[in-house]
Amino acid sequence: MLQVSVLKNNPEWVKERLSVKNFKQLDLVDKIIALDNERKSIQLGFDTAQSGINAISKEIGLLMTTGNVAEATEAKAQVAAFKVQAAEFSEKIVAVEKQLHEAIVQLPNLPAKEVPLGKTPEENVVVREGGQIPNLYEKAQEHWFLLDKYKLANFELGNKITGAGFPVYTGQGAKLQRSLVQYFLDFNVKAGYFEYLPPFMVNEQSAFATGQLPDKEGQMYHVTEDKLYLIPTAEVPVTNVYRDTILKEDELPVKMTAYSPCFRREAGSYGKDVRGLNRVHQFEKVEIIQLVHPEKSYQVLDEMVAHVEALLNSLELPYRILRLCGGDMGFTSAITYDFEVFSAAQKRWLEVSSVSNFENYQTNRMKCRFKDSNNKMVLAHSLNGSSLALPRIVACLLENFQTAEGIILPKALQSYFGAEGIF
RNA sequence: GGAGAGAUGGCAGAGUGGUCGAAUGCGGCAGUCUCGAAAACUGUUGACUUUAAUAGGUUCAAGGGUUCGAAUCCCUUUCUCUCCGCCA
Repeated sequence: MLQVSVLKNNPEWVKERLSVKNFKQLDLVDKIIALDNERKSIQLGFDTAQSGINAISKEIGLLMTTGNVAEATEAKAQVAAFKVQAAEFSEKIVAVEKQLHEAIVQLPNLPAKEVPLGKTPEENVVVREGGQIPNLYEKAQEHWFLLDKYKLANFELGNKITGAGFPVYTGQGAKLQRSLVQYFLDFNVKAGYFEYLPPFMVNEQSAFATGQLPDKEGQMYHVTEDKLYLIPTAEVPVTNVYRDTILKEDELPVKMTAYSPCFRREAGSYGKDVRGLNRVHQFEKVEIIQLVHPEKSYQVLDEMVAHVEALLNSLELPYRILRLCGGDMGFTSAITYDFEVFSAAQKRWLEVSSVSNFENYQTNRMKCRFKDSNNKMVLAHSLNGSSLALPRIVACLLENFQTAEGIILPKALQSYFGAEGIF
């Protein structure tokens, strides 16, 4: 959530930034400023009336203790007038604040100055590439054939038990999931991230704090009976660890990591793009999250990008890093880097991680603050990234490392998997 | 699911209708002492909000009510704890 003060200080600049994100309702900015001014003047009226009530009530207290009942009764009459005023004002305040909240929640985060212009994924900018695209042997197959060939996952079974997009991992396929999760978590913990295993459902407040509500309501599974949402990412429960929290400056940065299954409704298309593990409703992911001093968030963003990059390098996968253009970025993000790995049999890039700086957009909703050296309350900055989402990593591992003899896993994974590969 | 108890500042914990934004202790910060630190002593110390400042307003789980006045009385909700039931 943007701060009203930011809009007030420089409305034209805010509008210019919002346009970069391809946001159309620029008149909302002026509407919000007007609503806030209205809110303030009503509040002043209320405060004045309330101040009158308080002052007279205090006098009445004194009169009563000195036994001056006649004057006290007279004073009581004075309060009545103030009370009518105060009630009117407070009714108006509730209405205006509601409007203000509904309006400001519609504004996405402002993109950072480094964010490239553009509206579609084609306009994202490739920042870096790494790794080697392998030359596959002539009988190489797409991963959905390999999953079947080695009995690693069963889509029909998932379809029977639950529905489309809920694969059942089996045998070595299940073990590969487990080894990857373990490997990723160890890698993150070694880099100083503190591990959590969070709840996989969250309440409305948590979903609002990280920005899933009200913007992405339709993308989450909703347990209506208990008003809970299945998490679309561990970002939601783990970032909320620090909701309504006042940190000490020296507690920053807070570095957290968590494994969780992720549930996404993703009203989707059909065909090759979503075949196999390319897009599913439930998948495993390990997430990294940081809460940092505002002055350091961009430095930390680079560190997190480098961290994910190191992880991909250790898996010996070919990858590229994209800086997302304004139109392709998420609602809550100020800048986002996407990581894609090359799926050598499908011959296409698949997104496996997304690393973002949210600046204080989430922390403003969450009220996650710290006291700075001048003893002033300051909103922290929040960042997160996947390290990593499993399905597409699995797809690439299977496709890129396939040989006539079997799938020879990268060295880093072998000890976790307990074998050289899948045969 | 049934019965009972409770929710107060960073923490512990007083406070049952008026000078309570809240005693006291711990913690934090500053000072005295010291080469420095510890101890001791002294002072200071919640959040949100309006204001240039002075000065206001809100906030004792949340929402509503009674009252001139509510942390304190009443109602509703949420959460926590104890006991019973059920259960991996």
